[in-house]
Amino acid sequence: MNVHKLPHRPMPNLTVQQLEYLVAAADATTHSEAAARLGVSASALSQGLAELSRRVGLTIFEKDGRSQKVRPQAEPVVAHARRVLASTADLGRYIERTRSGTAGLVRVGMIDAAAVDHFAGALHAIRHDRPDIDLHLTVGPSGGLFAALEQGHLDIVVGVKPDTSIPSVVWVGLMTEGLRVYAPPGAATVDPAKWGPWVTFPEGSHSRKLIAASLRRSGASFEVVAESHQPEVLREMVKLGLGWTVLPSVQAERTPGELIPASREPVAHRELVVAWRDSAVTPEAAVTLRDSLVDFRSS
Amino acid sequence: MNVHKLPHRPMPNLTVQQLEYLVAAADATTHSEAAARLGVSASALSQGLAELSRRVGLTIFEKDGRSQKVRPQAEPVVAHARRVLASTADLGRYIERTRSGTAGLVRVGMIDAAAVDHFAGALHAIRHDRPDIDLHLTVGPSGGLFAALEQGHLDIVVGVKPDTSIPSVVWVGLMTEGLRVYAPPGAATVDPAKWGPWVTFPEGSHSRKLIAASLRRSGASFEVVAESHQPEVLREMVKLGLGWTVLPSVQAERTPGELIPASREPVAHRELVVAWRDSAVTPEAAVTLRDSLVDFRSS
DNA sequence: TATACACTTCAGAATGACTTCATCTTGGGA
DNA sequence: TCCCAAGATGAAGTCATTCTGAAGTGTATA
Repeated sequence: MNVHKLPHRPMPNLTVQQLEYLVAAADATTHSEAAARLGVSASALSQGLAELSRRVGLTIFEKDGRSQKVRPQAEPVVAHARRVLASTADLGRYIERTRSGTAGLVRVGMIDAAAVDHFAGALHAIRHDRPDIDLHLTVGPSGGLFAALEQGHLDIVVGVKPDTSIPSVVWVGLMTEGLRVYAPPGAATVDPAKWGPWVTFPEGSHSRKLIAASLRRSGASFEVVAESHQPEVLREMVKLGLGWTVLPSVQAERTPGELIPASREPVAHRELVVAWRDSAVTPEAAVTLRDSLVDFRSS
Repeated sequence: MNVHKLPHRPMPNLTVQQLEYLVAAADATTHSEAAARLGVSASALSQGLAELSRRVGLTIFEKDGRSQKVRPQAEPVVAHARRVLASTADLGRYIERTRSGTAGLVRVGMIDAAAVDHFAGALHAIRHDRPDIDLHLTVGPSGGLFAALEQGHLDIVVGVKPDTSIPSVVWVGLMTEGLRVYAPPGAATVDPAKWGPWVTFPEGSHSRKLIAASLRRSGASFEVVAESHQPEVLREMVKLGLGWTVLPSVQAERTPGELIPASREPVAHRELVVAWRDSAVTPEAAVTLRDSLVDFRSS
């Protein structure tokens, strides 16, 4: 007979599948949509979620009109599910690497300055030295890269150091980069009170936060008249006289078409870090890449 | 009909129970012993492990005489299992707290100096201010505390900063503590070459490693003639003339029965940190305690 | 009020998991 | 060398889990 541990089972016997159902249902607007995305019937999803709910002993969803939402007190359950899924996906890739005997795929995310300027040499070197490593490089803003890392879509990220710690993500510093002020043609002045208006990174960008804080500390205003994630675009806008900008000097002063800094000293600094998920199965190839980036920094 | 996703299922559909089986089998010397400990038949364990093995697609155990051992290439699977189990146990406790509506139990580990000297006031304050928090305090050497934290047996630890990072464990610094040299009666000298022999912490202690390295750097020998984890015991041994010791001054010089330092300057320093598991469901009460320790440090 | 949508419930079938008992393998001792 | 106890696995039977498809309940919109 199957004896149930009735009175005290401290650990609910969840399955990876139930966690997949939960995350899919939490991410989709309706359960039907989640079921379709998972390729199962709505009934299966409903029953699966009901079983999960029974096992954890909490009501997870509550009705919100026609769709359903996660109850606030059940949010930690969803967070747990996301982590376990990310970790299990890592395990799946480890198994795949082990079975195929290849070093496998390493999914790298870098901000543009790191990929194009600071670590282009390191990337080239590892491509040359380790042809067995299959590098997939994603270039984008730090925020998106760290989110993708946390959710298991990237294995390693080079970006601007986050100001708060990210669950199950760790990092080490690589370098500190100076950001300088660049004026449109004929507008240069050393008095911060006369700087601006600005063309800079979009709202939500980590570098923008750094820049805004530094400019305010310097006594400059921070009125923004144009935004782009692409430093080349910002550079052209400055040349067109649209406004001022703050950029890493390595990007603003790259020839041809370089800008001339309005002040000698950087107005702000940003720290670049290499980050990875603190998983049980970090790919050997990702460790190799991470170490080579750290070595590259010190040389 | 039940269609299986044959060609590519990147994520194995594991269950918490299978992971429990795996960890139990990895920790026990034989599978029979593990089955008995879990309260299931040996056959059930065998079949459960076979099913897990089939799902991950790796052979996990190999025979080693009469018992079985985890194959090296399957070690990451076991590591994954341990983490997921620790995380799931955290989730179980969160659910229990949510259902019961109590702040619940916080399992604290501290080294003796932290519990008795540095943070006795903080512990007393939180007991007084938050009677709803049920504090369970474990006092022991740092190594054991951090191991217990990693495996989910403690929620928060105050100990000597580890020299390597621990998976899924994070910490922040609390204070730096000076360790001084204490001589047996009548033996005091300022020449390190004449110090020793030593009574100190047992092999494997983190503080002992710090002490040994510092003494060697100072030019002293490090012959050990007696060992104990208890600073009071070391202190008495010094008074009996058995040998010299190195202790945190706060412990060696506590009255009554204090020792007199052989040198004014500390011979070594150790950094105390507060550490916790970076889980999806860190108890609110543990966060409160951690914050009050950090505040206590700065005041 | 009618209707489409979202979700749940209810069979029935296939799969998974457990116990008991039997069989196989291995290492140590007479 | 042979035998046996211990450990691990396999088979059969039973219960539990989880799927599909169909039917049922409630809700917002035309």
